Amino acid sequence: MEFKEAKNKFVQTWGALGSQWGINKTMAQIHALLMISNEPVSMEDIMEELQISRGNASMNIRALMDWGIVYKEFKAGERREFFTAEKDLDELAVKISKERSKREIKPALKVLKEVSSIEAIQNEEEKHFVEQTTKLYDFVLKADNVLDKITEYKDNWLARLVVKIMKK
Amino acid sequence: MEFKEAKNKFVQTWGALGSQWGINKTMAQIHALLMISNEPVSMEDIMEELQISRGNASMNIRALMDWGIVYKEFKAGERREFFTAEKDLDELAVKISKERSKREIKPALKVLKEVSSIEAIQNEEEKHFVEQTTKLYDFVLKADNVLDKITEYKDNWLARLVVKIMKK
DNA sequence: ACAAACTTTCATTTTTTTTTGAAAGTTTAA
DNA sequence: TTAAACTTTCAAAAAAAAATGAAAGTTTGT
Repeated sequence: MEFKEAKNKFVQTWGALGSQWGINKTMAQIHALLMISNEPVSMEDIMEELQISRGNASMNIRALMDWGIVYKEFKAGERREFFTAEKDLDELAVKISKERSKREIKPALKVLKEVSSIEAIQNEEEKHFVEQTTKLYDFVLKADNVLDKITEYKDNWLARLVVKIMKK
Repeated sequence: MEFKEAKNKFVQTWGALGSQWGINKTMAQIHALLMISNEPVSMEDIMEELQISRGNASMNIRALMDWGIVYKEFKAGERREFFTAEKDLDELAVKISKERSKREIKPALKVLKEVSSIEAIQNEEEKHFVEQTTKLYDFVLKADNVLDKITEYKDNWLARLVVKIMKK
């Protein structure tokens, strides 16, 4: 396999993986492209490489910056903007975790707390509902906290976790 | 809030959360419905409750069974089939992790290995590509293994993990 | 202040994903 | 073996999500 082919395969695969995890394909592809680029990339280049429109590029780059995993760069003497991706994988994972927690898990927890707090001593059905949603709330909260704790190590958290898990 | 409202809110929220993580809304809603039901539910009831067609119900129930998180139940003297969800949350999380690993992570790892193995001593661009995809491969592999190890405890793995993480 | 060089926005179009429902298939009981 | 009571399949329709591109907005140099 030659470079161009490998590059394309990587970008396509990353895009597909994104889709499967609820991230739009183009957004994931732009991220892939920036991840493997050794120097900042302009919007023109991204459009060209992925064959997408200016608007699409602009919106998805913006989304990636909102996630905190892509940065704008300015080149001396250049008018246009260039972009780079967070390349440290520990940091990348931490940022994605934190964002998904904030955007999706926390709001879900709020709802779980609400619905598990209804007064329901009436019948088995309602009792079971309260019991189950309470368990779910506890579980999700615990998982969210663990993730938070794990990624708090920042530097090299995955490697440290491996060590921790492995020793009994 | 009364029961019916809470139930509806839970199902809707679970459906939305599913969408955000790449699981189709109806599939997540059916799962939610079964999770909070204290007894097996028939396809009729699911259709009625979620206002969906027979085909839709059938296909998504099938998908949930393929994931191993919903079971068919037979009631004595009843012709039709009933369904229940895996209600143990540790077990549920383990199954979802394993499936996603099998369906999505493992294939992605295969591609990462392939593309990171190209001969590329030519220029900086290619060197960086190999370096970055290699790191990514290592990272994803490690993460996948850790997840595997964690969920291997089966019983109460989350609680155990909390303990492990907290001390030191 | 102007205009060139660029980026963002958003109504419309396109693509993708999901849903429908009727026909085909299956199972069970008589 | 037949038919009633179900479930599954899948082509077509509908809905949802993403992409386009032209107009509006912004920034910078003169």
